Amino acid sequence: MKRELAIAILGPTASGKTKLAVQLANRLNGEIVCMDSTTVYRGLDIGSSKPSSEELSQAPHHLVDIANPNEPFSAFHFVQLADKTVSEIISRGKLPIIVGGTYFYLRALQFGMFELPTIANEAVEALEKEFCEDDKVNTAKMHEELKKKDPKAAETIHPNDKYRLLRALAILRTTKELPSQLKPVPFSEEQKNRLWMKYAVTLSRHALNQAIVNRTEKMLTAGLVKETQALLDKYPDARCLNSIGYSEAKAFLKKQITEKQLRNEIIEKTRQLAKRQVTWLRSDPEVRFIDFRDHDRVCLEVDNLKFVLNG
RNA sequence: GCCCAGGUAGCUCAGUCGGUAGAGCAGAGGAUUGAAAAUCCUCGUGUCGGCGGUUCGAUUCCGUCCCUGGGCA
Repeated sequence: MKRELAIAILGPTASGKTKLAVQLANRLNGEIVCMDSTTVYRGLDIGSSKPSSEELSQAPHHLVDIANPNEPFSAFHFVQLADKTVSEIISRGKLPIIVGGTYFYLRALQFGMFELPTIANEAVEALEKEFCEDDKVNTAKMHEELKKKDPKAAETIHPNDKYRLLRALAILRTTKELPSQLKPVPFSEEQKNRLWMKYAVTLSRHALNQAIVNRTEKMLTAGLVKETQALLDKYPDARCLNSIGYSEAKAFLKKQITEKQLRNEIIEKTRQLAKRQVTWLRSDPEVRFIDFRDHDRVCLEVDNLKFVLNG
């Protein structure tokens, strides 16, 4: 069976991935699949740094604006949609170019996930209430319960890790399956034959920090606060509005922070995000680090690979 | 000019009844299997404002000077 090529352009937020991806799409006859946990939402434009309408028109884009802010979206949804989209792009004889900073999604797409029925948000919320003490979730208690029911899973989750404990217990309660015994979803033939070329756009820490400052200021002048207010009017409880930029804009609208704090906190949170994103990239030995001007090199490598694959 | 209150980690501050100090935040590194822009783990030597004095020993007590905030004139 012939191997099919897919490329991924990764990198921390504000590194210039989108620009590079559009250039690559044009030179390599490709289509872009956005891999980002916030640009999937309609209406989250400024704060999510969604590609501009100009960029969107320069190359075909997929998986942007596919969910309403109050709809649940997760890595699982991404994998299902992205897998289908990538196959379709290939069947059109074009090159799929996955672009984004949510590496967790790529990992799920490339290496798969566990077979599991959907866990309702309500189940997690109920657990949160059940283990709530003095306005805080008692993680030690949750860990104890998990240890009793699935000691193997408890070993892999830190007793303070509220998020993973909640999820493990929710799996136990709603499916009666042990989180440590979950089986991976079997790969399709298409997935098995996909060859991933992963590139990460990097900047020096200093340059990245500067880019983050510039972008944050652009967001604020472009009307991030206004956008947040409009979204809040329509979807007051949407979870995606807790992401960076929107969360701070919400605090500003409630007059909990000043305009200066708004700017500085967005910058700070974004820097921290970028750092975690780089940690993901460094941990993957398949990722090739490139400069944002390296499109020639990427094109050459991809062309060579295509030549080899197509015989 | 006088009277208070302060000057301790990049920031905000604790503390040492005299034996050279520690939290939160920031920062750095790491983890990451259906919210991931989430959630979590690890990492703290800094003339304890300067100079003198007392003391075996001072960041701690005393004196003096400098700086900051508040009050009085």
